[in-house]
Amino acid sequence: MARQTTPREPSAPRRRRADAERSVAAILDAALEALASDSDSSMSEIARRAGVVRATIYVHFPTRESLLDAVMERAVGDVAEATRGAEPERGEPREALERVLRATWRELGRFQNLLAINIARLSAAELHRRHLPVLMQFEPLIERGQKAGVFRSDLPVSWQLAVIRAIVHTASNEIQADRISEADAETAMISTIMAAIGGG
Amino acid sequence: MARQTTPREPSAPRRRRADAERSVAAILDAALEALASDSDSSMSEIARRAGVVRATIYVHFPTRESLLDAVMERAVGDVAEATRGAEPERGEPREALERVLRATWRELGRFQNLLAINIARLSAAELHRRHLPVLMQFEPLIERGQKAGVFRSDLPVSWQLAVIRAIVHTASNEIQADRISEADAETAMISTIMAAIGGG
DNA sequence: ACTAACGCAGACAACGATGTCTGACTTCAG
DNA sequence: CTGAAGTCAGACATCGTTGTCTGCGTTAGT
Repeated sequence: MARQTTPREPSAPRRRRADAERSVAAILDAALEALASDSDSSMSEIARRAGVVRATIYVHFPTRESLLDAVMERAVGDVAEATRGAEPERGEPREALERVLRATWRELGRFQNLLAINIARLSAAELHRRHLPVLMQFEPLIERGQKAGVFRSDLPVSWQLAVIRAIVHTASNEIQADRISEADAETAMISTIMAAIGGG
Repeated sequence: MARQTTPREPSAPRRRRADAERSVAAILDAALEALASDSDSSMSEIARRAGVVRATIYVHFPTRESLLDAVMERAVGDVAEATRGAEPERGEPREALERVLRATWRELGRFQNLLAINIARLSAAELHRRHLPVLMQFEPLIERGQKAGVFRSDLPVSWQLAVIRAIVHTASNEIQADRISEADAETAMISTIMAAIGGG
């Protein structure tokens, strides 16, 4: 989050003006917002929201694809950071999982619809690769819990991670569809994941 | 599956030639196949696969949207039929759920990527509405299990259904991403759903 | 203050997609 | 057999979108 104001690489002749940095940020924010409301917003729409002319986007992002990639990467980065901030390595596994899930979940709320775009845009394998920064945070925690005998060990860790991802997204989805309140969704999500991952 | 050859409604003046029926079937099959390999295949591509000229599609489906709707409806219909065929109302709840899940799962395999298209195309609420024919089959089963005390009752049925849907799709997804074998996926799916829905 | 970086405005070409239409040909149904 | 339904072949207009370019202002760094 702390962007450095002075370039740390004097070898690189590139110097980016504060001006440009602001534009990039505005564009990313606008893209996130626009794509949340319409899965395939045009570059015009994004530019409009960013308060910027369309051509300006192309100065920073050569193609539409590259913009979407950047949006995705920032979103995943933010979530991963939130996850890491909850210290998955600390405390008893079940308690730790719950704590980390809550933190992840809350940050994820900002990026509701983003998933839909990328499901359509990327292959299942590629989508998984992008999610790695988040999932990697959970992996050691799951293994730790398995060794401690509080999480079931009869299923591969990769599967457990997929289940976690699925249920977290389901909670987000059920809220969007207005079938459950935010508070209840969090409870249901935690409780369901615990039942699925923790041996019971 | 058994399409009737003679129209059952003599009041309706519409008479469809066997010819046309074949075309429609070919188009639907082609669309399913095309969309499975590329989430946004064009009408040209679908027509090519169906061995039909593009304009012919528009004879039967006024817009691209309506074609996608028809494809979705047929897919859901087929899955719902498979689910119903497994007789959700018969036998002990846990055993019944497992049986029905396996049947649903197998039919679902035919429509792997179809989900991705509709996630992008439809709202969460609309998507849910389309899935109803399948989910409705599970509802009484879940309730029956809750009353019998073998499924947990501390979470709303709608949530349980969402979880089932999510985990089934996760299994399908993990196979596509080559992180699990088909056989293992089925086992993992059943076992995880049982843990999540059944009190343990 | 000077200069390079940046943004704006607006136009442009190219592309692919959807949806429509016409006329001739083929196939089905009674 | 005959007429109607259906398909084919191909053209057509239209539309929205992406990506590029130019000329002219504006802003930021030193």
